[in-house]
Amino acid sequence: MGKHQNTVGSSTYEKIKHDIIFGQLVPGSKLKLELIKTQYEASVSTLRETLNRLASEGFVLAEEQRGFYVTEVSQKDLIEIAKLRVLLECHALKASVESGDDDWEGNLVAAHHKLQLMEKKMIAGDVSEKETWKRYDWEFHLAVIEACNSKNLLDLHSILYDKYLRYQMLVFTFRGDEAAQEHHKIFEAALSRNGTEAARLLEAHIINGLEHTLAAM
Amino acid sequence: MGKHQNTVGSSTYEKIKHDIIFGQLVPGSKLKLELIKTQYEASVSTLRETLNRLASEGFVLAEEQRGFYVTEVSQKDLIEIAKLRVLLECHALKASVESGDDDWEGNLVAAHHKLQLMEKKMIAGDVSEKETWKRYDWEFHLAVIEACNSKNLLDLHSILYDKYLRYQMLVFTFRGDEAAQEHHKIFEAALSRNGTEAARLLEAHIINGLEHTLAAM
DNA sequence: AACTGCAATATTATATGATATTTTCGCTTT
DNA sequence: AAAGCGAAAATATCATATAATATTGCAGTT
Repeated sequence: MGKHQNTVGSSTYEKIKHDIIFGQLVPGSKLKLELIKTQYEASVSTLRETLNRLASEGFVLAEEQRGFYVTEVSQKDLIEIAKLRVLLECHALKASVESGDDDWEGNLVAAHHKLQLMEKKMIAGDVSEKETWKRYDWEFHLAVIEACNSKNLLDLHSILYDKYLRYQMLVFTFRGDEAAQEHHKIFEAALSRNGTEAARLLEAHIINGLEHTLAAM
Repeated sequence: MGKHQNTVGSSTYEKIKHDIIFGQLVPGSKLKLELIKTQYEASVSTLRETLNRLASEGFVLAEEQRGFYVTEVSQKDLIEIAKLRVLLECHALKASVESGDDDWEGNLVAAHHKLQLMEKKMIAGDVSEKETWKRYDWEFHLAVIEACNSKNLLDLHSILYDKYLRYQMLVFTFRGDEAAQEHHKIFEAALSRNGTEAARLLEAHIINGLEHTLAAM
């Protein structure tokens, strides 16, 4: 019980978005309605709703009267996304660090702890839980900025994070210990309410990830 | 020849978005499918596609299994939007001023000129062309940042601009000469490639508009 | 009489398959 | 080659069926 039972629409949305982010649907490929209809077990109209949503978020390209395509990837696009993520996430971080309360701190400590555990596993060689790891990474980054007090900002950031993630998954290579240490430093700076320093570290973290990904493209 | 003939989908999208921004559809009101079906002359499926798109952009709230609502307005939301617009638009401005070429300059001069003409008319008391005026305002603000070299940034900005506009239309009051002078100063600073100064002026421009709108809410 | 809980009913949203348009692609002709 | 012409495929739109939610009315209780 508890959760709303999912509609066909929302579950196909999740599935297709997931498949785009994790590379099951390859960039640039055409999403023919009849074809994906069978794959995702939904009717054309439902699919079209989903694809329209994904198109406004930028994961799908909707070409008027000639169908839907998985959004292309490019180095330029990745750079744009990384820069925007820096701009928004650092801004949110500073606001969050300034106004975060005890709940925020508690949640952040928890998120950092879980992420750290998973990173240890990954560094030890267990790559089986790639998706769980990424969820923890997301939860950590979200926890840092969650007290920024702007729903609009958090919503934009969430989409940007997913787009960035897609590129990471595309060339999947684990930055390992390096990224783990960066997370830890960001965590410490945020917790000690040093917003400027935390933002500096976060920017470096994102840019390092960007360069790592670019190099592998 | 010429333009693509519009699909029913894209034209209802334009219409509904317009009606939300310009207040024909009142904030919080329910968008019952059967009702708006007759109003916008489209089938339920087409409408649902449209409403899903508008929901991802944030103009509509889609409540799973209980329908669609025009997004509510609030002072808090407006403040968030204005702040985000400052963050993104100032950032884009600086990048644009740094890399804008002759085409950019030409386009900016043209956009500023047209806006100025319209502002003179408005100041003289002719308020009949509210929508044209706003289009010119949009074209000017876009022209300033267009050379920022980031499609992702421009896309985000465009939605933010529309959300901000919605609030302005909600309490429609013309700031007149004041805003016109601000535009002019931004224009001059941008053209003389003084990015820092132009960004400062732009921020003040947006914040002044925000306060003007807040006061009227 | 007012309130609660439940069942029947009406309303509304969701999902589908069928139909109408439009585009695409191969074939013919110039 | 380029342009013109179908046939086939794909998209856009619609009307309708199904499933969920909201509403109403009624009984039982306070």
